[in-house]
Amino acid sequence: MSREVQAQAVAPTLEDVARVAGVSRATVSRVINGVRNVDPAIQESVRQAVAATGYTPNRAARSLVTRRAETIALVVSGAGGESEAEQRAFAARVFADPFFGRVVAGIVGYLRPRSMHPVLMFAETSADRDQVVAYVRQGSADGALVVSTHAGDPLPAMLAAAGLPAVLFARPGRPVPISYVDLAHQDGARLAAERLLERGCRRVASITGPLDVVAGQDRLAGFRDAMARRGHPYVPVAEGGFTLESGEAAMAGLLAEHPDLDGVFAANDLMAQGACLVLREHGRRVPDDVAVIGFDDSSAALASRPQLTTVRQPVEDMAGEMARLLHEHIEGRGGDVRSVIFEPELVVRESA
Amino acid sequence: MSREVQAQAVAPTLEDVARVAGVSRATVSRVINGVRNVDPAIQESVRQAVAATGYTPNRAARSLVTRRAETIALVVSGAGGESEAEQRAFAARVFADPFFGRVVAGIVGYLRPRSMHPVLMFAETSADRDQVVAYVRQGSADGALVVSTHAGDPLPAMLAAAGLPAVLFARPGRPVPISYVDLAHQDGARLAAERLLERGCRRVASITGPLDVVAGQDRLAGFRDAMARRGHPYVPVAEGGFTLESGEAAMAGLLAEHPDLDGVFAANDLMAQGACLVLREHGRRVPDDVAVIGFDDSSAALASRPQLTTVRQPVEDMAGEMARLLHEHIEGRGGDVRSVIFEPELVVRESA
DNA sequence: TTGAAAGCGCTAACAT
DNA sequence: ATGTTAGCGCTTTCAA
Repeated sequence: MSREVQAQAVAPTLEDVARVAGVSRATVSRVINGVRNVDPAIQESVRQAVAATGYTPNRAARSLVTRRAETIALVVSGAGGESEAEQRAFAARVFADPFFGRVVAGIVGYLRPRSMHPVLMFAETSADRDQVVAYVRQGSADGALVVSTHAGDPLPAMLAAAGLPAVLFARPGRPVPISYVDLAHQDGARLAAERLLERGCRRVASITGPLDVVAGQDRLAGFRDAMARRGHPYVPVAEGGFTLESGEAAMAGLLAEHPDLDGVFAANDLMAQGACLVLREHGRRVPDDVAVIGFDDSSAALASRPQLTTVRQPVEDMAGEMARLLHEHIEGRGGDVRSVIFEPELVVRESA
Repeated sequence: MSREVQAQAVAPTLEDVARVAGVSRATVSRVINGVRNVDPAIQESVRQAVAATGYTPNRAARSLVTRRAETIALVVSGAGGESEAEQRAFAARVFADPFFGRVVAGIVGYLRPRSMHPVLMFAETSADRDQVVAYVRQGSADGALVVSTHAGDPLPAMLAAAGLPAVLFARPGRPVPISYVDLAHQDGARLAAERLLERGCRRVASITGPLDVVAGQDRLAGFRDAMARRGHPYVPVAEGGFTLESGEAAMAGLLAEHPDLDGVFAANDLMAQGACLVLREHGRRVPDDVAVIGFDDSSAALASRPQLTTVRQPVEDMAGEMARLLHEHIEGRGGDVRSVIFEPELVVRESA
């Protein structure tokens, strides 16, 4: 007797609900998991028993048998400062980038209605990467969504080698048999080139992203190619780091060497914003003296003055697609490695 | 025979390691969990067996018996647009706010070395809130860290009522027996008021945060109080929404009604940045004609031109402290409800 | 110091 | 349509 009372003191289990409803554990389980073939009347009494007991299924127990965590790892994979301060700074920087917010929004948008949950992970060091792999290997997550911040990142290959479900944002730096979602960066860069030339710009430069990032390379290559095809074989370039400050520095450098430039293509909005700041400090009007085009269409495009004309990347949709692909892999459908490439779009505002 | 071969085909278990090492499951478990009282020689052979098999502990199985998920819910609790589009927009906005990036960085900084993991959750609707509560009730997370974006949020009370470990960022709108970490907002506002007056500003206005957010209320109250004590009983006010756009609108309104103002205190950096933008458009020099002070010391403070003088909130430290408090609650130490209040600091840059 | 054995709460055959 | 039962992989008494 007293044993039963004690048992009740903790969280109710299926057993408790079954007892209250006067049925077996299995039946309760069926009702809860929406399996058909259950008498409506019994369903109802089970529901009442659930309410009466305040029952909540124990996820660990369920996971143990279903071998599903209903959880995915959302990993941001960086270049690897070892110190704790550096790591903290990395996390802060990543999240401060408006681009990443859109990624999260897109992923959560897909996951939430399916009651799957994202666990946030940062992977910078080799130990971190092992931890990520271990995390999904041990079933804490059913798969991984990875946003890599540089081309040499070994994590994608590790995941692929371990045969774990994973999808990347952006094509991996080296060929790896792993699914990914990406943007047609070259097309985006071409859009920017065309716009600049149509406006009449003739001395055009580019502020690139970090050249150890695939997207940075692709945008530059696409831009150069588009310019060359249109009779502009030479495009002065300054490398930036996708941050506002680096955009300022790059712009300042470009201006020093080419004071007469009249158009700039920056590989993201943050750098374009920095470029506008510097141009203004140097007495150049944007877009009248120098036209500026950014990339991403992030919140920085609106925060900048003038507001940025930019190449829109449908980040939320891309992120949602990542989640969908991963889900397919987890479910076992969608077998093979796949890639989905999105098309960019030029958003014309004030800066060009 | 063939049965054993098949069993090996899936992920190795403790049993497998034990067989290879020639010991019992219990011993392997002890080695893995670092329980003392294990013969060093056996420890070594177990380690080798672990390496040989590529064993990784199954988290669900472990959780089931330890009743720990080693996971915490990081929930961003909003005001509740029902549509999916609104929710997506909410997620994007939250993450686009550089403030939130710092929160995440601080939390991850504490969690990671302890191999605990944050699951990201958004709670806007009543169903979402129930889901959050259910999530930690069912042991999927050991507790919740909640960042509320408005004073009327019912989630804190729900968590407290359910007796679940939880810590808030910022004091709850209504008294709730729940631990929280906060900033001495009034002191911060006072710092801003003093700075403005020291500079010689005499016609000072404030762009407030949303007044249904506690921090918004506190910063305004603190600012008014500090001004009043120094002989300035009247402070014109425009309410903003903590976004750049709202800061612009508020500034424009203030300027229309008080064209002669010479100082502005904005309740966060994003709005201060917006204010600077509008002031410049209206031909006012910052800080010469109008001094501007922001709040937070987020990345927006550096992105703004001129760079913002602002009230620094040690967000990373605060977030780390949240995680620490939650950890204490989960461990059962630290029994009672507690609060930790951090002191702000004035960071002088160019805008005031 | 080590092993045997009893569950943790749940799902999924299988039997009825 | 419902109940019985056998685990999922792990930790943790309890004995030895």
